[in-house]
Order: sequence, then C-alpha cells, then structure tokens
Amino acid sequence: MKISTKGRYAVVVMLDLALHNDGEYVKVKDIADRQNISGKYLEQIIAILHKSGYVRSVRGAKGGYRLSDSPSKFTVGMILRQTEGSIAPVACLESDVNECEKCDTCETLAVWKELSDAINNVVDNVTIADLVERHEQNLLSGADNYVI
Amino acid sequence: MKISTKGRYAVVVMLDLALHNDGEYVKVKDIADRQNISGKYLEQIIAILHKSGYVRSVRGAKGGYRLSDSPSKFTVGMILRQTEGSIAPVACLESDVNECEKCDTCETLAVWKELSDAINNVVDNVTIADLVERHEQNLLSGADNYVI
DNA sequence: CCTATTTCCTACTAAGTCAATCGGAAATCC
DNA sequence: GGATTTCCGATTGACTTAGTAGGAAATAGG
Repeated sequence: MKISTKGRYAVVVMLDLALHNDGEYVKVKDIADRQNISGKYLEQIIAILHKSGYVRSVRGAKGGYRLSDSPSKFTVGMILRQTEGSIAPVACLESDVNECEKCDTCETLAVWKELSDAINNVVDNVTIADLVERHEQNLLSGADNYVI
Repeated sequence: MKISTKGRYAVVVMLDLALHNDGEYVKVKDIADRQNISGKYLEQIIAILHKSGYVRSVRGAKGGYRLSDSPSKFTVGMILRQTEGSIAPVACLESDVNECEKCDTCETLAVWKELSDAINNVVDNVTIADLVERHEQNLLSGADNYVI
C-alpha cells in the first residue's frame, strides 16, 4: 500500500515548479538540488509529467520546465495516476480490463471499492494551488526554513 | 498503492472461517479449495493470523483452524496491518521510527497523512461480522452462487 | 560558428518484493 | 501404525523499485 518515490517526487516537482514560477524556466538540476533527489532520476519522472502535458519544456541553455497551466488545475490524484499507473488498491478496480471472473459475486470487493473511493476523495480534492497556499501559511507562521 | 494477495487472502480466510463456524475445525485445504487459492501459500498466510492470535489451531487428523474470537472483534484493518506489515501510504507515517529528518517541515506529508487517515477510517470500520452480514444479505437477495 | 548548457532518449543494474512451490518434521485421531 | 493435518524453513522465477550511465539533439550567448 505504499506510494512509490516516483509518485511522491512527482508531486514535489509540481509544487516546486509552482513555487518557482517567475518567468524563468526551472531546470531539473535546481529542483534536484533543492529537494535533494538524484537529478537523473528526476529527469525520468519529469518526462512522465511532460508526456502527460502537465509541464512545458524548453531545451538547451537557459531552458527548463514550467507548469503548463495554473497550479489550481492539477490535483494530487492526477499526478499520482500518471506516475503510479493506477492508485486503485486492487487490480479488479482498475478502469480498463476487469478480468476477475468472480468480480460480480465478490464479497470483499465492496470493501476495496469503499477504500478506493476514500483514497480518490482525498487525492482528487487537493490541488497544487492548495499546497502552495499551505506552504505560504507555514512560512507566515514562523517556521523559517520550510522545505517541501 | 496495491494491497497484496497476502492481505486480501487473509481477509478472505477470516471471512471463510466465520462462515464455516460449526463446531468443527476448518482445514486449510478446504479453504484453499473453496477459494481457489494455493493451499501451501494459504498455510503461510494463516501462520501470520495464528501468530497474531486471530485464529486457534489444532494439529493432526481432524485438526484445523477456527477464529479465536467473535467475528465482530476483527476489523479488516487489523488483518491488513498484520499481513501487509503496514498500510501507511508512505514510510514517514509508520508508527515506530520516523526517520525522515525533514518530516516536521515536510509540505506534502500533510497530504499523505490525510490519505492515511482516510484509509484507516475505512478499514477500521469494517469487521468480519459486517462481511458475514453482507454475505447473508446477498444470499437472500437472489444471487444463489455467491462466492467470497 | 563554437561552446556551454540543458532537455531528451534508451539501456542497464543491484536490491528487494511477490506469489508461490517444495520437502519434511511434529502432533493428533482412529 | 497409518492417515491426516498443522508447523517450519528453504528456494525460486518473475517483477518492481530506485536509481546509474552514456550520449544525442536543441538552444543561448559570445
């Protein structure tokens, strides 16, 4: 039941981009340094975000990344689904192929469905903008060296 | 974010034991046959339930397993925690050692905490007795070959 | 045009987890 | 004593995770 580093880092990347949204493109190395994550690994994760259309990029010197839209348009759920593949707690609940032949008479499935709904309800109701706001609240309330 | 077969099978085993609670001890092979799961694999899973004190056993011929207490005493959460190890979505939230040095200033951690709470809220509020009841409801309402 | 920078792309890997399988010892019933 | 059944530990093949490694292509500035 763990969220992988891929998913967690992806959220961190999106938040980092939202917080450093000053005209300039943000390069992977800067995010990696700020968040203390392997730059090469981050490249792969950002590639997913790029393919998903969540970030825009410019190559070459002075290049980098920025969010493709307002932070309020991106939920944590969207980001996790792209990077984790699926966040359903059991494969039976995955949207595409429901392969389990006893699905329609499966007793415990109802529990996993409830669980899935609860999970989605959380991650689909937190946006990157919410995280930015919380971050600013935290800055105001005294903690002066807040990291993401 | 998947629950492993270990956790899912463990819930199925507990429910199966609750449904076949007629004086006799239930043997692993019967559960395995009913649920179409490898008996040898089930042995390992039941061993965890045994160590956790959730089932009682008798060895030898006519031996087997039964629940150690009323079905209402066992929540899905209890069972999953024993078999999955932990159901926290990130390691930082694990009860014992909180090793991440930036935990107290971690922005995204709040989201994972919310997620964890939502997950716990579901699994800690469904007991094996609830599943038995639902099963009986389903039997009444016409589906005649209901499996677990 | 040259060079430094930065994204982009693909392949590889070491370690760990998952879902079993296998073989046999110990206990219990008839 | 023999059949049954739990108990215990070792092994395995496939897969996933969390990276590393190397280099091609694009761009800015000089």
